[in-house]
Amino acid sequence: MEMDKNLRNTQIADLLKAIAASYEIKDADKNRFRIIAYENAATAVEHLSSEAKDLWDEGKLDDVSGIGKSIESHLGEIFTKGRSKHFEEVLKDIPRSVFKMIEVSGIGPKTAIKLAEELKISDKKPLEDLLKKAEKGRIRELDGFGEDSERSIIQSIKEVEGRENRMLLNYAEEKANELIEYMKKDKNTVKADVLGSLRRKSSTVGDIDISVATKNKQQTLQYFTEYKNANRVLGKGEASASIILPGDKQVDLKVSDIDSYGALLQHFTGSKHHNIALREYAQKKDLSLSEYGIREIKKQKSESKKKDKNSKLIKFKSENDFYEYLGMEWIPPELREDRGEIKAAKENMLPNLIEIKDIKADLQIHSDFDIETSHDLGQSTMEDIVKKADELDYEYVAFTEHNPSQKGHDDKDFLKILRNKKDLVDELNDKLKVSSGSCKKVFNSLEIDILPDGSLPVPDSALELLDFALISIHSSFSYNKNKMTDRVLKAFSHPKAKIFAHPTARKINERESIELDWDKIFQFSLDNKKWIEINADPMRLDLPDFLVKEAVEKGVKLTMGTDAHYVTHMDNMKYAVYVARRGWATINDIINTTSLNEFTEMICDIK
DNA sequence: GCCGTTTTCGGCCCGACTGTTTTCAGTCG
Repeated sequence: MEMDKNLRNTQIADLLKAIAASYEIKDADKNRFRIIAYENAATAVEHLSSEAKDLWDEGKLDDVSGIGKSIESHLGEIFTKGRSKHFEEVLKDIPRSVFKMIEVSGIGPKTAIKLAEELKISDKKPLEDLLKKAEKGRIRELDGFGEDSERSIIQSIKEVEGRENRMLLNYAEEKANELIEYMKKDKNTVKADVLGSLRRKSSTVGDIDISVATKNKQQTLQYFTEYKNANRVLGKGEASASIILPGDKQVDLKVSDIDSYGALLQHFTGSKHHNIALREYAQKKDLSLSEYGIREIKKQKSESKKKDKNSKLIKFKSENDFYEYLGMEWIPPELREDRGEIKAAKENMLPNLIEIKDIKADLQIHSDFDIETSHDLGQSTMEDIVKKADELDYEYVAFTEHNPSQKGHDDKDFLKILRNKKDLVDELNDKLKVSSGSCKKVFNSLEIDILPDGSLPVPDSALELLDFALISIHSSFSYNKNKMTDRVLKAFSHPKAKIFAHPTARKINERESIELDWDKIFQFSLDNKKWIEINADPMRLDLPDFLVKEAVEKGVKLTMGTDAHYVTHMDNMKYAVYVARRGWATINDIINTTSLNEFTEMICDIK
């Protein structure tokens, strides 16, 4: 089985998951921990900040937690020869269709192999074939299946498509808030919260998880399943229920008594990796954690493996008490990704995370000034933007329209357009000086394309009119890492270029990040007092959180901009704050938490 | 197969829900 030598991370993750599934089919008991190891390795690869192939080239692949010597050497074989003997051996006897079928919710390796063998599912179009056979009633004939499981498989195959795109954070927030409001209207509800990736402010959300502390679990679950906007009810048990919203978006509700609500919140906020790490830590203290609370594990020689179910359960009303009992600070949900937060919490060393109230400026806003750009123009006037900035209690903002198009403009045109804009900005600043609004100054800036060769499409004579400039990539996204890094650093070297905006150029669910050597970019920023943007647009959230963390660790300074093209977009600043918090940022890391005076001083040396 | 502020060997998170079953296996998060 020959494959591409330059496997992308998603392909590698799929391969590792296929290996795990194969071991599960062959002998799940014997391979129990090997299966977990391969699944862990798959998630580790999915969450890498650079391509595994690049790390391998640099000899750094087995530094990744979850990838050891063995998996590293098998992947190395693929990177050099295009195939791995060992992986081929493991995958040999398993039909390809199995690895496609396990993508269907409710079908795992055991079910998949049974379906593949007994229904002779096609390897070419497994899901289409399975659906056809299911609709003919062939599944219900099999041992261990019935009409219900057949129906649920049909339903889930149809939902595979819809599940592919995770929800953007702002979309998920809106849907969740509607549901929280709905749950709060019920008389049994004491408290209602969002959980999971939504509470952790992850950039995308798969399922929406919510929780309710209730006086009557059954009635609360019943009330939830009667939500009028739901397409259907997926299931309902003693402690939880699930519904499907239009667009095949799943919502899970967990309920508990108020007495153990803290443990429930903790458990279902996750992340999975945070919880696993926390439970492993607790286990060393002979404690067992669950959504109901904390139990002391009594060591019994006769049944060393069996847990004593009768040991006393300690309940927690609040999450605070839960973490405190474990001997650590309460950990903000945004940090719960197993990136060192447990150790920091034990040592009282958690960062004092930035908050929305700390923000004093928005450093990327597009006004409706007609700058004759080929990109999109803003739709709100400079005056309306300043008014909005006042409402948000900002001290300053920057107008950062796209540069005028190259086509149809010579140097003289550039100069004329940017001169006009500067005059307007100066005029506005004169007015602000005498008014008493909280926004005291607007800066004259520009968002400038980084051309394919790393030059800037605006002549120096026109750039001189700006206070500072943002630079960003809007074309030629697929350069290799070295070429792209050189391109960006060349543009960033211009004295006016102060901020590298939406630096990975990703669009969530639409376009992958560009390849950059982040060590070099961060070092350059540090050495030359340049800043990197966290773009607040929910579709971008760029710089992404894990790179924010790396930047913060290195001491690189970051800015925030909403990229607003209309005044209401300026409300999106909270999403940049979420990203910053997930990257462990404090006010010291974020430039636009500084006062107008400090900011002015920082940019005064720009020529 | 991976990992290590008690370990380079001996561990490896925890429970709910579903559908098919008379006590459980498989899947999920």
